[in-house]
Amino acid sequence: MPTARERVRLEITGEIVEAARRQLAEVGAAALSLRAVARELGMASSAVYRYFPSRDDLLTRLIIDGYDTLGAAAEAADDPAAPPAERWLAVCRAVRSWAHGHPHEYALLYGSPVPGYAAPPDTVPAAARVGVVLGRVLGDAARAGALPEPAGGGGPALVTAEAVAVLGGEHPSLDDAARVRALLAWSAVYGTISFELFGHLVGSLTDGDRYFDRAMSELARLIGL
Amino acid sequence: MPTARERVRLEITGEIVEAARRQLAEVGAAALSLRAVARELGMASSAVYRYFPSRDDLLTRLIIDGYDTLGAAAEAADDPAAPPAERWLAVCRAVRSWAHGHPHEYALLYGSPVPGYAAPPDTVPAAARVGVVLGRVLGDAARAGALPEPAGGGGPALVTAEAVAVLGGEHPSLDDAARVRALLAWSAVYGTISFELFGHLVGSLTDGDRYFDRAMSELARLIGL
DNA sequence: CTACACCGAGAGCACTGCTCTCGAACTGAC
DNA sequence: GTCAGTTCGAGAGCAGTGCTCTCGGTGTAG
Repeated sequence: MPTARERVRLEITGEIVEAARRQLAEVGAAALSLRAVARELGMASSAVYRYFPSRDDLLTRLIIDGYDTLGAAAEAADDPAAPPAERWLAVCRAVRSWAHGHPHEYALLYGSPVPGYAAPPDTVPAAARVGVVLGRVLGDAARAGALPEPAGGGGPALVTAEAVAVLGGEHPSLDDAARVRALLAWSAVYGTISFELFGHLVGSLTDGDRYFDRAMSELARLIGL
Repeated sequence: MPTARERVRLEITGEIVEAARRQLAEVGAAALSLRAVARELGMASSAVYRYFPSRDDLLTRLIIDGYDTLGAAAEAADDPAAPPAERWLAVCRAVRSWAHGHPHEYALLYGSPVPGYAAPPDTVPAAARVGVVLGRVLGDAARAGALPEPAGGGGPALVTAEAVAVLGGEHPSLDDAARVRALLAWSAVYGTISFELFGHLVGSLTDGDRYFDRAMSELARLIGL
């Protein structure tokens, strides 16, 4: 059982993360100030270093939490009983909705990596959650026989064994080409949301919501859902 | 004719931009320090403010220059005499190649917007250059009759008139749905390159080059090239 | 009860963007 | 050619940052 000290330590760590996330939501990752977090909590800036050895470590924690809440949103939006194309669209919508609700967090996850920062391995499992959801939609569709037969050919595999496990697993109607299309589709989802969020489509669209749905449907068609 | 003072002012401005771009390439936009630029040029930091009113203005200049060199690379890669699908692939390859050669500049253009920074209108024409190239490929294909006939239907237009002008212009075989697919394809190009550059595909691919070509070919098929 | 690990606070360092002021240099009008 | 007016570079200075170190006070394990 945890001692009183460990308990209060966890508690304060949580308060720091919470304050940091608030600040992240307000001013963005680049302007996130460890001193401001300390001020908000009424403690000396140096005290924060007892909990996070550096600003980057605090950011890492926020990144992991961000991937987790985004992944949870995607999982919650997926109804395994629905048809594949609807599942795909629902998950895409959930990701977009989360991105709109947490733009700075989304930018932290999928925007430019921060200066000298290299994502530590801890972030990988959390980052994979959304991919796992989309991969499961693909795999379920394959197992249900809802996917077109692969055309075959195409040379050596482009998708690694690790990625195969995420992208629906092994199945006769899932070949390397189908998985390449799945990776492309996922990249396109990300590109679409980022373009919209980062302002690259300003003035080009009359209705962002309808455009997104139509674009995601095109992608579903592309991967055969 | 420019006076001597104006000439030396332009010259020094150019040196500042050059030094800033060097630093941008090394440490990235977030760590770009105006004082370090001044040090590299052997001048006082306050002197730089005679040329750029703020760090953000210097960044804006770098953004415009970045869009311009990227746009020039895309234009140079486009051979109007080649078949549409080849033109599309060539331009995509050029964009990816530029991104790999200038990762920090690419991140500045297409990654998360910097903190409190809002892209000024000056950047818009430069930013549109790549889109114009891809739009021309689409328009030329339409005028050559190389595009499938539109299926029709789909409700009110999703693409604005401004964007229509960029995306190949008006043509019977280019309807709103085709332009939506074009926007989606361009977003997908960006998403693919960003995923690769920002490390989101690490461990998923055996051959990034071949994957990119295959993915871009799928996109060309999607938009009917 | 005591020795020890832990923790908060404060001072301080090196750095940042940015402002202000003060001479020096250049420029255009007379 | 002189002289006012503009431009420019340099320096000092302010407020802010990440981070380190040291110094007491406090909870904890033996």
